[in-house]
Amino acid sequence: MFGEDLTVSRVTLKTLAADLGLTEATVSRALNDYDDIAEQTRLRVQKEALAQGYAPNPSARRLARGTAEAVAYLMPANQSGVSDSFIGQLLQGLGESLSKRKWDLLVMQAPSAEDEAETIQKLARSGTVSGVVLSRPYKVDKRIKLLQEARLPFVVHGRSSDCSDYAWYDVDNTKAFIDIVDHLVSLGHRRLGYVGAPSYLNFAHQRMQGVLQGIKYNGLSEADLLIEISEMNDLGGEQAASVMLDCDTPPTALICATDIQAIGALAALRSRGLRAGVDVSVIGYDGLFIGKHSNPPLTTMAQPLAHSGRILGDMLLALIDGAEPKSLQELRNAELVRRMSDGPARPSQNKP
Amino acid sequence: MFGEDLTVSRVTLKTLAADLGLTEATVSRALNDYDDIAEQTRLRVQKEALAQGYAPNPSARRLARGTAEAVAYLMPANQSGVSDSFIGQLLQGLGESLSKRKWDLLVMQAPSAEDEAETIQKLARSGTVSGVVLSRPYKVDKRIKLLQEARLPFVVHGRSSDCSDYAWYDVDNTKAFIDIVDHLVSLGHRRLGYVGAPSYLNFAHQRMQGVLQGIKYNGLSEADLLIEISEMNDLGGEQAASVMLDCDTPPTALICATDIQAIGALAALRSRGLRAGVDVSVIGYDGLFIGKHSNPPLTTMAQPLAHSGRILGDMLLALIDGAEPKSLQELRNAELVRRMSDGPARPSQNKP
DNA sequence: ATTGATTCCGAAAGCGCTTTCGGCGTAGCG
DNA sequence: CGCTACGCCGAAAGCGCTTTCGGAATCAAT
Repeated sequence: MFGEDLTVSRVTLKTLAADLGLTEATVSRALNDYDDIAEQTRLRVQKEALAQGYAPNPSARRLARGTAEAVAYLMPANQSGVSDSFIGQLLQGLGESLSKRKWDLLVMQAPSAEDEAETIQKLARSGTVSGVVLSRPYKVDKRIKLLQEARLPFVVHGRSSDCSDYAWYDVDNTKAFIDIVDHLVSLGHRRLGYVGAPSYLNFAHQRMQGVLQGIKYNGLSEADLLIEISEMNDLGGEQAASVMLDCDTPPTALICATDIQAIGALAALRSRGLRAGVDVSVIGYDGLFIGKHSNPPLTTMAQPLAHSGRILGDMLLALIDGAEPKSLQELRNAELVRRMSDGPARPSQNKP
Repeated sequence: MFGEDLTVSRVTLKTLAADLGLTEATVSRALNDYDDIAEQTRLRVQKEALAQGYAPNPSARRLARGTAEAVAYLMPANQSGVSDSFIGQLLQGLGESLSKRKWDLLVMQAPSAEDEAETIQKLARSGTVSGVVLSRPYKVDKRIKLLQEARLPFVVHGRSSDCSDYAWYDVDNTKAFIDIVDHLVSLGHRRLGYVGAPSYLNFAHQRMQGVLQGIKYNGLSEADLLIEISEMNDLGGEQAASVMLDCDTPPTALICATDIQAIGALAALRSRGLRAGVDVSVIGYDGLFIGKHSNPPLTTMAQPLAHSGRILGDMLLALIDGAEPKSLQELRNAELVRRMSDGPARPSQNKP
């Protein structure tokens, strides 16, 4: 109908130039808004390019320009098989940010933990991407070191132990858990249980530190705190909670490193006939949507990850443009959203 | 320590060749296992390449080879703001599949619905990728037509109305919902409510068809079925359920197009003092993890999406290798997982 | 020793684009 | 009218890799 070319051959700079009676060079500059092109021909070229549906070959451009025009998101290793719903949001935000420059977003994952080093090295040496976003750093994370050595711009979603030298965006985990302890203590709780996550993940470490500090600040002793580390899923949380609930002097409140674990803890309560928020308080962390519909609805510290993808993307872009990594470090605060799983300590419980 | 080059300059084929006293051509062929290279030099080359940490520039290679060595995943538009946890799983599976060829995985998203056409055209014309994975097709999906016209290999996660001409992987939505109706009827329910999703999404259409057919097969009339379409989130489900629950002759069982909506429906029951699984049955679809922890735990049809990413990836690769699209169509069945939200119809309810 | 077939490598073109450099033509200046 | 000054475009090199083609060397066969 529109008299399209029947030839399958791509429209390239060369064909475009030929059709226009110009040189590839001129067409290229016209399309890229160089200022040594007559306004008139620029228009003519751009119009024709649009008409023919010309789309530059990115490989050729990248090769010529020597820049990747793409960044990679390193998927966190599949921990505990839990599907992380935040990945979708994050990618979306990243994509939005990158689309401003029409850059591509790659997602990469290392086959195994040990392969991660190789993956990163390849990434850096091959020049596949001009930047990287990293999620969920470990306490000491060699990926970060590798990226630094490779001089590949990168920004971390979270922080490792030593986070002074790179760009990151994180929520103040420690403060969040101090706040949780404060909140619980103000409700009269004096005997606390903590369902933690494996501490090689630095956020898990930070959260535990928060609990510990919170205990201290509130004049409690470590004897008033039970700790169980579990995997980051519902079963882990349930088991850890069970252990603490079944001990001689069970805690009156359970703090969980993640909402998923907290939801497991809720199950542990139910199976013991304990009412969350009445007999025992349970507080999670993440602000997961599903907490609204757990039984009972979960009180949690919500982290603002709505725009984290965008922020990370913008940071990375700035970094690639030459910004100082140290100037790109952003700490946000989580915020307590009270639902039904917390409540005042029952007076009787504290006088055994 | 290892006497690394202090020069930041990349190691390229040229430098490698120079170091080895060979030609770029020879080195290239040695690295790519051509058979006209002496075994001895092949080894020598590969060893040196490894030692120097040589990683080929993918842009250059793609340009020379004329192949993209990458595929794109088209992110579903952000519907209802619900973060889809399946994206992470899917990407992981895709990545695994692609890593066999060391191909890259791009994720793309159109800024808006109308931009999707342009995005796809650009993708096709520029040769950025050699294949595409599409999720959640609409009933009639112009993206599919565009991809076909562009002759870009693609595989769809789900099906559009006319799905005869392309490769897809899907769950039999219609059958699943027939099964749900069967199940409910066998429990004695005669008056059903359906909480549906917007039918431009084809899976929503299919599910509704399933319900309708199920009704017919079981000898019920359409008068025995109430239908409310809602957005695909908890609030939508709650509102839709509320409408039906508050009518004169409310259904004794609610079938929901998605688990998220079912969870909302559960909330609607609770707020009316109705017990799910006793007073009214509620069944969802998806098999979401969180259904285990809803109040009460949700009975649902679970779809097998554990390895869907892998399957889609393998299909796409096969397609790119020249397989017939029609030979790559795979239909799976969902499976009822009974938890606590369904139960026999209460005799009294059916004799008003 | 001549031929033919192999084996292995180098030369060179080319993928599609960018970018520097230089040169043509026209305009502006004295 | 000759000069410089631009404005605008073409020529050409090059990004890093692949791949075809041909040629030098080696080997076996006659």
